[in-house]
Amino acid sequence: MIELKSLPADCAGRRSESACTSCGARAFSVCGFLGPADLAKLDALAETMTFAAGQPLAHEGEPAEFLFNVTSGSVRVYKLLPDGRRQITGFLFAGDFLGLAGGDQHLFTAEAIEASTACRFRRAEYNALVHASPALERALLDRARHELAAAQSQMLLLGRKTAQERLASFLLDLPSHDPLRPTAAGRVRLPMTRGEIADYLGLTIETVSRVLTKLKGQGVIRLVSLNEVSIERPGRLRAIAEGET
Amino acid sequence: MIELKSLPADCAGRRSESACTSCGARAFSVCGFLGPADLAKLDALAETMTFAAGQPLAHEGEPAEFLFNVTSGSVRVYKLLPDGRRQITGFLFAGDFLGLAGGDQHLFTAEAIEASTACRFRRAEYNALVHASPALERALLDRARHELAAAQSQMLLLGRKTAQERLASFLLDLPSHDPLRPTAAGRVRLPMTRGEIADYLGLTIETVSRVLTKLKGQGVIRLVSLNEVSIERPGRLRAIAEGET
DNA sequence: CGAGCAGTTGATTTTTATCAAGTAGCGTGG
DNA sequence: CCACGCTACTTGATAAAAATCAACTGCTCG
Repeated sequence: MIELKSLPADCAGRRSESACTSCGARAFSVCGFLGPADLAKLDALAETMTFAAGQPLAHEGEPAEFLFNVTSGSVRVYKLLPDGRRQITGFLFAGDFLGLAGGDQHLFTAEAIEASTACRFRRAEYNALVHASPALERALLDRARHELAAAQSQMLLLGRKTAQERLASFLLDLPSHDPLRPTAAGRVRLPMTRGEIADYLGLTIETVSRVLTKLKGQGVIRLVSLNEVSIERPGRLRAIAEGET
Repeated sequence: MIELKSLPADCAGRRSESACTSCGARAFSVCGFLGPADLAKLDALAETMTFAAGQPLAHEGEPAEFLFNVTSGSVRVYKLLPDGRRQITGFLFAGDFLGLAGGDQHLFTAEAIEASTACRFRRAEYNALVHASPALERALLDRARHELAAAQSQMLLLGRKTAQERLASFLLDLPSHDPLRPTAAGRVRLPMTRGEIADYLGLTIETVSRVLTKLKGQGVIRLVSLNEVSIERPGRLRAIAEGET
């Protein structure tokens, strides 16, 4: 079996998206359908890096010299307004790719939330390989499609959902993005702070806190710890997320 | 010169993005760098269609049998919540492609805003051609990147900008998407209603109307007609859009 | 043990939504 | 050609949601 530093260890060599339950589907939307030759070439370009909490992977406005494939931990991706208002456009976890949206310059800042590892590629080299490999190009396009669909759902959330609906949607969506750390069923790990959740959902820290308290009061969720939520009534939470309240 | 029904008439056969000032750049992010053979194959699959105002091109949840390339007019793309709240995720104009984000099912509804024409492809056929043509696949990926970047900017708008900042951003961005109808410099055509602008910016009709009135009162814009705005102080409008107020 | 930070909770303000009442533009039909 | 009625838009008054300001709690780490 090929040992690939560009993928989480226990994913290397696997081919089928559905076969990989331990490391999440999204690594495979890039790499899952590639032959060994492509995988090896991709891996030859890869450089494993570790990031401490808070360390930047990319900075908005800087030339996009590198692209990354996150292999463990979590990353926040955000844009800023001149006065400091921040919108987090996404959280990245193991298997997620950083840099799809950009051209020559990064259009966002990306920083590790916790201790994380990522696989770094020189953009020029990576693009050259991608353009030489139809399978890889196709895989990237699939990933881009998926991110675009997610972005559109997030627009619906930001433009039209109430604070409570936003939190419910967030708690339901998050597990599907954080595949390498399976918690017990119905448990959601929150590696990010309340402030980061707020900046992702277009709310304030206080509103996030209040809504979580309210959902707890309704018995819909339980706060196992500051950074872990248990979903007690999934059906109810789904109903709330879709505005059926 | 090849006559292509999949592109606005006066674009057919042109190759360089920068060379096409009359029909807009985005048609070329799909077709601009293809050779005549690819263009001809693409066109062989294309079927020109006309849509009256309000007619649907795609419906959320339905199987995605067709993809479209808009060749004239304008189209609204939106998602709904069960109670009817609507978020317009984008407006499409000549040259824009519809269906990038979807998989087997459409994840949005798309309807003509005004009398429009579009070029229809069977998704299966289109995908087969795309996968057989690296140049086309690459072009689609570039387009997807671009849309993803736009989506992230829209998230910043929806999550963190005030009503006034949203309108300013909207008025500044719109012209770059509506290429086939160049109005005089500093003029912005608004083919959509106030309600559609509101649903795109995450506001209400009344707020859109009030903010436009306020910007008019400050001498930043002038309402040439209900559906056309003149930007009187572009620098000021840009400052407002970025929150420097 | 204490300082600092993240989070919670409460009081108040602000922004925008909602409700309500006009007004203007436009197409239709007399 | 004008009157009518429809629809889109504007404007005003009020209400609601979330932001802001402020105080306090509790955990973590020197």
